[in-house]
Amino acid sequence: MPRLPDPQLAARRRREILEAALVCFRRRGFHQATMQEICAEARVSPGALYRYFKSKSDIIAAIAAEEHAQIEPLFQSLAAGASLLDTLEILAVDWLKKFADDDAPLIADVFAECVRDRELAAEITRNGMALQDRLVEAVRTAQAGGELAADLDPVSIVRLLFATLDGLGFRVAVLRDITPEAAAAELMTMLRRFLSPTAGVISHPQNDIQRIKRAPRRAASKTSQETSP
Amino acid sequence: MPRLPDPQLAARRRREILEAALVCFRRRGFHQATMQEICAEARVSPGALYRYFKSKSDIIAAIAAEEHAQIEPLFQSLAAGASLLDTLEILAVDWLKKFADDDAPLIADVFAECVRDRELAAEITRNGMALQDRLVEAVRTAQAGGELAADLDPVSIVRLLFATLDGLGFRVAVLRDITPEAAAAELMTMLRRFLSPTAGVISHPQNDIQRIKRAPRRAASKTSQETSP
DNA sequence: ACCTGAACACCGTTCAAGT
DNA sequence: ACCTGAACACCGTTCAAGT
Repeated sequence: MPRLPDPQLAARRRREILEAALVCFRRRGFHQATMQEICAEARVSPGALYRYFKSKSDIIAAIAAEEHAQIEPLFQSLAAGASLLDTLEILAVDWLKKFADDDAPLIADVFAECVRDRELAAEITRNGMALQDRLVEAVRTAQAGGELAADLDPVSIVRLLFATLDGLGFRVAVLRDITPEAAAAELMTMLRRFLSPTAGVISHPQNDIQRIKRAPRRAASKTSQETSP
Repeated sequence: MPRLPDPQLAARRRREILEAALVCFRRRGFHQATMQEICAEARVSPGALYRYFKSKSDIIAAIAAEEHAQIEPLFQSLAAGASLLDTLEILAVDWLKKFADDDAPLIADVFAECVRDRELAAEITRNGMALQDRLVEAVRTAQAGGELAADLDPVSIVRLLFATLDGLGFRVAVLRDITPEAAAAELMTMLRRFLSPTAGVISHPQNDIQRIKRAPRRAASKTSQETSP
């Protein structure tokens, strides 16, 4: 009876190739790095590589999937009673620092690739949504505890937070007109004002004609998917 | 005496090629679209195309350069006394709508290409900064008029605004969990609270240990470049 | 001056052939 | 079962040759 293929070896080979690909992508970006380079770095032939990854963007998907792991400690310290805003500051600095490092090309390429590659986008979305849902829960807790304004949609808050983080990441990586630390500080200044329980809303005499539109305050939804009309 | 090369013809050819490239990029994205396709669409040979654009990404740069034009009316209505926040809402909806259309791949590719292509990044930065500087001026005016909180750095405000717009654009284009209109509404809710002259800052008993960091309130700088340390 | 299109130096991916 | 590496079908770009 023939033995099943060794899963140990397969897993190790996958890891070796992934590690080699990371080196190459960091060095030259996703599109500039060639499969030949990755093969050389991983010391395998092209044929062998295609045993473990069915395409170049399959490698990117695998890398992106692994990225979502080391934020776990943050949720644990949240559970231990840490302030949400202080925890978010740590998250922000961590995230923005990645853009300043040589990871910038990597992240930008993943973004761009997502627009067309539906499978990759689905993978990213799945991971991102999981993280997002946990943060939404944390925001809800903070609202109940009086730390944040209670009249804002938690899903909306988290979406704005993530959007600003992505946008600031782009600035840090491309325009380079601000450091990760300064960007995170600016973000926190904004969040503290935005989310303050006692915040007022602009209503200046000059604006009287045009009524201020408020975002529809619907019942809090379980996942952000439900936010779309 | 030989006549100079006809600038009329050159300009027309450039425009034809640019238009053809736009069709191809919108259809398949920057990297998937081939030069052969663009040549076929523009009805010129590869050799002819390379007379007018020195590379594929040179075409992207030219497209990006043209994009920054139709926002002029917004600044005129601002000069005519329109409220800054109302004007920003129009700007936001316009910008976010582009991501929902077939322009999404185009914009995402420009972003990604910027990370490595330094010339392209410089081109984008130049245009972006010009727009940014004009908005910074508008924010300053609004602050002086009491429409916005006066204790915030105008450069910081505009940077956060642009960052959030870019990040929301990504959500609209890739995750597709929100419409351009809804995203713009969320953004405006945030901006009205964040920029309110009477806004409070979160200072909850639980946060007493960690002092709240404020962005350094330096003398207003002429260009945002000076914001980096 | 302006254009053509075959040719060049690559690229991601496959597959017959080895061990 | 696992791997090799030449071969395949392409790509962006160039350049001798035409008009």
